[in-house]
Amino acid sequence: MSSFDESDAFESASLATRAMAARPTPYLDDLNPAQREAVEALEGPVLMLAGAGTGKTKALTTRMVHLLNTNTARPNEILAVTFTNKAAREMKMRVGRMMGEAVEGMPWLGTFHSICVKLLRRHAELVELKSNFTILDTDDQLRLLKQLVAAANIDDKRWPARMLAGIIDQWKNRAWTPDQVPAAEASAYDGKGVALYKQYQTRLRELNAVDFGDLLLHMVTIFQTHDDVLEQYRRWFRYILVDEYQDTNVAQYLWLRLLAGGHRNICCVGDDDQSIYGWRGAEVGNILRFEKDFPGATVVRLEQNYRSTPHILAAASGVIAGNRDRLGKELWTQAEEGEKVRLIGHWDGDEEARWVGEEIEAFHSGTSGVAKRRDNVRSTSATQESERIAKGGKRSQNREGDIHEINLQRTEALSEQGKSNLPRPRTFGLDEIAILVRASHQMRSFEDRFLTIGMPYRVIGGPRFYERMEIRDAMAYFRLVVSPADDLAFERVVNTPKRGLGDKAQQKIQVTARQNGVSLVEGAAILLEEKGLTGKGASELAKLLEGLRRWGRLVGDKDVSHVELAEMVLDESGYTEFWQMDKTPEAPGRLENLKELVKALEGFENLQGFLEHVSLIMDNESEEVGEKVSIMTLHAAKGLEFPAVFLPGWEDGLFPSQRSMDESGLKGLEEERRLAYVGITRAEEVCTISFAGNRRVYGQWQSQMPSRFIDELPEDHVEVLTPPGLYGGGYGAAGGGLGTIESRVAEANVYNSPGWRRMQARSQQRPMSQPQEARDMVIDAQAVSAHEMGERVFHQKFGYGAIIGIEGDKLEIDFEKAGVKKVVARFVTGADDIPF
DNA sequence: ATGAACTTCTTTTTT
DNA sequence: AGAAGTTCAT
Repeated sequence: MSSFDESDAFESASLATRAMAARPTPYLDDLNPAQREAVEALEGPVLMLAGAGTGKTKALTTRMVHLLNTNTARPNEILAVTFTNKAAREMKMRVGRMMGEAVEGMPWLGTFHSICVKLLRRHAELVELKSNFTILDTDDQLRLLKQLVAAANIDDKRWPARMLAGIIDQWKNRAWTPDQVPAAEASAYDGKGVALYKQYQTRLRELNAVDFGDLLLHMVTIFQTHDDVLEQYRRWFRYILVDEYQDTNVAQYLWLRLLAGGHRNICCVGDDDQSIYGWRGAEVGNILRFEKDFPGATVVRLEQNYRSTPHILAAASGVIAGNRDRLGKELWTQAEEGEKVRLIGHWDGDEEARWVGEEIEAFHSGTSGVAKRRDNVRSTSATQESERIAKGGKRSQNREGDIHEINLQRTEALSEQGKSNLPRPRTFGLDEIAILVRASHQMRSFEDRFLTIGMPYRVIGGPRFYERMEIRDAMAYFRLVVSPADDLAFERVVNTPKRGLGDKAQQKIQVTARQNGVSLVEGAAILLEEKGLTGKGASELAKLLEGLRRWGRLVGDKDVSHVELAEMVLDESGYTEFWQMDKTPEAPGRLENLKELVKALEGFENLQGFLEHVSLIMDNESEEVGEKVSIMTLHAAKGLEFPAVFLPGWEDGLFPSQRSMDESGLKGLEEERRLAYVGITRAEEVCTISFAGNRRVYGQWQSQMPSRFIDELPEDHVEVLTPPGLYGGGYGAAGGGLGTIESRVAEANVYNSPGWRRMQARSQQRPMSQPQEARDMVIDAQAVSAHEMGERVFHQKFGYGAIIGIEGDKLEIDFEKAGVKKVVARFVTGADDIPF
């Protein structure tokens, strides 16, 4: 994508298009009836409810083509908004391809944010900004807020600036200016939230800067307070299309409603079941309310799925059916039956990763890694155990320890036999396989495992290029060269690399600048003149200022390209050298990134254009290719599809995420459920769900309970894989063979398996069984005797302390932080012991 | 002013 | 377990 061609965007209709007579519409024949209806209803409000894999993008792009092709609209009269740059790019490409060369790019097809930047630059003065305002990244934003918080004498231990940033963000998402924040929010951030928000906005205006939320908020404000401007755009944007409507927040919703208010030619596409961004302000309510907002709207449901097999669809439908307040859709497909969704439990997270790795190898080479042959790989103890279960006996007194042993044995047996010889219907290329996790920390065990077995993988959506420290530093240098008054950029680089300008020196600069009412760069110059700094710091600062002046003069110089200038800045500032001297293992990579950054500059006219681009394109541009397994979060997977999908970590607390449920209760749980729905519907042919009995959480082993979503999977569409897991083990055993009725019944019975029951039981806080208590007593006794009076000990929750008394199985401890407490001895370790 | 040592927090998800 | 932020000693 290139920088802006905004001045032309409104006026220059594509004459070629305009001159065209209405053409035939062969593209309509490619559509199914529902899609066609959505495409042909050009006038008035349209809501397209597009389930996963139902050809939503196709319908949307075809609609655009139809608008153009029938001469209903010119390219510049169509406002088409997406959430991601990727989606915008994709649509541009598809429309372009369908229309041939006749259409120049659509100037108003882009993300909410990029379109708002274009608009806001034209009308900046209406919100007291200059049109060359800068867009802050989250680092700048946070730094600014920290300053305000410190100035307000707030203990940022108890009230972190991060929290304030989050609060302000949410307010902006709801389109509340400081004056509009409702009274109910008055207690936010120790009662000082609103005041700080106001200060923050003032500060931004002083800096001629906006944050991401402002882009929308300012435009909504302008539309609401300037009828003439709004009217102008209502005339210009005669047709509006919105992708992923279920993800819009209030500000975006208002923005759209204002723009569509006149002609009501708005077509929103979305799927309420795939709304997964509530945490950042998205309101499912927007899509649920569409028909009320736009009475008489045409509502079209796209329900024919072209992606997944019936079992996969049924599993997904079964899960999502647990949500209330749905608009309701019934996905169907003509695809062949295919495999059931596969479910497997594992001993722990590492084991899960190991198994997935082997399974992928098997997929790749054409043999199923799974225990189709499970009947003959059971270890003796497992067999006995399962027979006991089969007879209806309780798995009494089995504590984790026992199960662990059993399963370790079984696991070993299986790793020999695991790769059964049954061929899959087909093999999979590695890039047809994806692992979708709930939280990015889950990726780690997979990466570790894949590195050791040499499985090529790629992580999608990780830290984005432009968010990396070295890139931001370099960008700050560029910003400062282009606009020396960019105080936030100055703060970022003044002591990077180290110039001997620490807190104290920086404070002096701040004070001088404020006293003189000038920018930090000018303030620094004055400070030097006044000899307010001495020694190394002074000379280094002088060098930096001199450099900035020199580079600044070269901006726009016709003898020095902006690429050369950028290189010069990085070299002469000492930034490149800073990383060359760095001995840490990541230093070479960072240098590499800097090179890439400079290279990326070549695609732009000048530095300014590049800076503009980067502030909005936080995309991971480089989509590396190659035969690799993809690892990503469920959120990152939305909109993608893969023949084979692994969904690991289906454990309560992880997925659904505890935090989600704590913060948002049922709403949070429903969003998690939608996430599960999104995950399953990414799969075309094979979908494998797994969970582990134990997992490291914050470096601490925790036993896990299978996700409640597993309960919600319709049994008829799930195949429970036996070992090397904890829970399914041995169910096929009773019947003794693959395909027998007994085995199938037994498989379905995983829900009644002892491991399952044990987990369920624990969730209901049933009291411990007798033997366990007895065992705990022994443990306690041992634990007490392991300690002595006065010993320095450590407790997971209370920290360090000294033993001042022993009573039965409890120790009385004087904790350094938490004071005197009585705690059960087994929860305490010697301060010098290494707990494990 | 700077690095080492020690603490505390973190794990959602992103334009 | 690791990162990030804090405090402390040079």
